[in-house]
Amino acid sequence: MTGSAQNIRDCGPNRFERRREKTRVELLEAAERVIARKGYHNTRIADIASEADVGLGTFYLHFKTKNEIFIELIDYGAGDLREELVKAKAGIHDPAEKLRLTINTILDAAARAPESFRIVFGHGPAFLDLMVRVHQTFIDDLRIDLEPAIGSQADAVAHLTIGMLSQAITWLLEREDLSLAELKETTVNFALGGLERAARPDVS
Amino acid sequence: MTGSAQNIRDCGPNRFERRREKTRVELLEAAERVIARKGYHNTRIADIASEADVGLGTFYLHFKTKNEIFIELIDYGAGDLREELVKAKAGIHDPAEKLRLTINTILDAAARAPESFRIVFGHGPAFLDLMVRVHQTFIDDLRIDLEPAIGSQADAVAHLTIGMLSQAITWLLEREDLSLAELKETTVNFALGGLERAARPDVS
Amino acid sequence: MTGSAQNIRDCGPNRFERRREKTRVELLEAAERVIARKGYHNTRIADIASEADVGLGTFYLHFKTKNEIFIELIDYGAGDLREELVKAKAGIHDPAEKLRLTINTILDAAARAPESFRIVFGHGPAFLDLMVRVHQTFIDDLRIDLEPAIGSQADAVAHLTIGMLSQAITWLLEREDLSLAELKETTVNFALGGLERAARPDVS
Amino acid sequence: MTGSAQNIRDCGPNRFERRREKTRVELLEAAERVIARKGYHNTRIADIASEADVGLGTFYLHFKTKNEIFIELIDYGAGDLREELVKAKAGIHDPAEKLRLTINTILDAAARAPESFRIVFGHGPAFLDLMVRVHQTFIDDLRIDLEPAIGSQADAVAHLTIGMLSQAITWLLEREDLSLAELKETTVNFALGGLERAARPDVS
DNA sequence: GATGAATGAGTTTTCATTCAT
DNA sequence: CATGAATGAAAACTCATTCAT
Repeated sequence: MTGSAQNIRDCGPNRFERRREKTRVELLEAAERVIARKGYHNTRIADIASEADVGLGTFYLHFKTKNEIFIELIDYGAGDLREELVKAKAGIHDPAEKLRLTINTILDAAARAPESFRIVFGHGPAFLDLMVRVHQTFIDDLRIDLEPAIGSQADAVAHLTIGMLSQAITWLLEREDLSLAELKETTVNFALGGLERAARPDVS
Repeated sequence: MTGSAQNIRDCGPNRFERRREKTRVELLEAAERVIARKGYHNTRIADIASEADVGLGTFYLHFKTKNEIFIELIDYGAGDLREELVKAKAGIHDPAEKLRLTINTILDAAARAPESFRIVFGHGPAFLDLMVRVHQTFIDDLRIDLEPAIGSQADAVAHLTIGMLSQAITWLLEREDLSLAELKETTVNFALGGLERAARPDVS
Repeated sequence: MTGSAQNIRDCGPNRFERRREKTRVELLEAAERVIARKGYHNTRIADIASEADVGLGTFYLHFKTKNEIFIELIDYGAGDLREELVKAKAGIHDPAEKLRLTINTILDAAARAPESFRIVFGHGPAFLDLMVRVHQTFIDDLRIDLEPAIGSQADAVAHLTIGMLSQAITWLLEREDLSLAELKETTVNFALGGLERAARPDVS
Repeated sequence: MTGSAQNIRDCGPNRFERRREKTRVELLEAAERVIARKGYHNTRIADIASEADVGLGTFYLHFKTKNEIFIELIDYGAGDLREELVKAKAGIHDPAEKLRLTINTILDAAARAPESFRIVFGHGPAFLDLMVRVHQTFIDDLRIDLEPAIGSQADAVAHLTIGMLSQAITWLLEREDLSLAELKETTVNFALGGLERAARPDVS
């Protein structure tokens, strides 16, 4: 009897937890798809629930508000990307190389998971406080990478580079015929050129 | 007597029109202020009317929807800026110089009329079809400027540059302590560096 | 001087009065056309003013409310028709003949001035209190005509006849190819048949 | 166990549907009462929701506009009445008898469910396209009934009869002291008299 | 836990009426 | 007198959130 109870205790909650987690993930994925398609403000919670194929009330068992699932979505996506960036830059010390890796990694990720990126970069930074903060994270990381090379100009160059990337992603997502390889090359080149000039304070 | 008749002919028929136009402009200016302050989606039509100090119904006398006044706002602002750019570049043939002028002119304008720019560049290109089209206009103009220097890469570089500028403006608008002169210099430098590299197809 | 003043007193006010009356009539005619076309509730005062080719404010110089012009319209039209009926029936004593004249006169008038009739008879009696009263007037007149012949049944027959007529008018107005002469004949016949039966209380 | 599963199969899936349908019917009944009482144009959607004792938003869960519930109301009511007429006339071939049955059935129904009838017949045919169509249905049915007896005059007589009936209903609904039996008798008599005359083309 | 019907505060929208010119 | 821009009360409509089952 104890054993059986044990079993219930061991499996039951896990089974429910697993099911719960599954629904939660389905909601997140559904939200990503719908928001990417219709934009945040035009997405109704009913749309998300319906896309996830769950009842409307179920949404509220997992997220308190529309904003909450959105934040989760962004945080989750941005966190993943950031981790990937950290890994890619591990052991690298050359700022130019770090810049190149940042651009390549982000553009690769955008091509791989366009829907996430349409949300994070598709609205521009001024959309929501959260977005500003997320963008700021990437800008800060890049600034730190660039400071050894260009000092006080690192902040500006980081801002400009992220803006450039944001536009590159938007372009990539809306033009399916665009060559990812070429876009990466041009973007990296452009940024490296900018970086070079920033490092030569003599040119006006 | 002829003069008096003249006056009547000149002013009489326009009395209502002038009043109407005045209110219309007040509404547009009010909308600009409120949308810049609260963002498009958080702006109620009542807010605009109230900011313009007119009755709620008056709004609908001039614009059918919030979207309509917004479109007018963007079109008007973007048109002005574009004209200014055309003037600034008149007689210039060097692509690099045109690029420099584009950046300087836009950043100057942003510093001069932050509210308009917060609207045109503050939401990112994916916000509304119109925004995409407006951004596209500037990108196209720039592409044409750059084609003589870098050929097929002009499109990409134009996209990247406008993205960069968009970010620069956002940054400028949110950080009052930022030096406009320095931002302009860094941005121009960055872009010129990118342009140089794009012109040298040998570097990877 | 007195003479001149006299002249002004005589002509001036008359000229204005005449002009005023003209505008008033234009508004009434415009209202008739528009209400006949769009129905009372779907007619905006702006529509009436615009159809009369006067300013919106001008409407209110002549009528206090939308209801007022409507009442005027109905009263005026119904009064005219009633007068015509009285004249037509002058000197006639036979109830059947009076019934025949009532039907013929009303259908003739409807064919002559369809727009007025679309308003008076085109909405059914329950539309507005006023309409009920107007219909009641015609019913009462007819009841008095019929009482000598059928006594207590006169009220019911008057109601039924007016209902019949109302439908005949609606039909006439919506089917341009309908022969007025035939409709009149059928309607008169139908009513006279009804009247005959009402006069023979033996039939079940 | 099978039974229980059966129950689940029977009730489970329908629980929401049944609740939904119940509210929908409550709204329809409430709309009937309120529109009959205040007329279509003076009825606010809030009135209907309040009469049905549900929230305002609930209305929109079931009907898109006020017009939509109104159309449903008319269609439903008219359909019922028409079915009743078809049943009543089953097996009858004499046109006069069919006419008598039509009148009696409709007047009985009006006395039984005054609210529905105030809506279907209380606004007159010109109110809405739908009303015209509904009236036309009854006219067409009657015309087919009468054609064997009076041929080409059937259309006109059908129109006149329905107009007569419409007025009889209006009268019945507004005068509570009216004897239904007497009204029916008079109306039938009137119509039969008309029919007789129509069948004798010799009388002018 | 899951469900979707119900809710109602918050917005948009209409239009009869006023009023400065 | 004539005008039409302005007004705002009143009505329509949306949708995030709750809750009984």
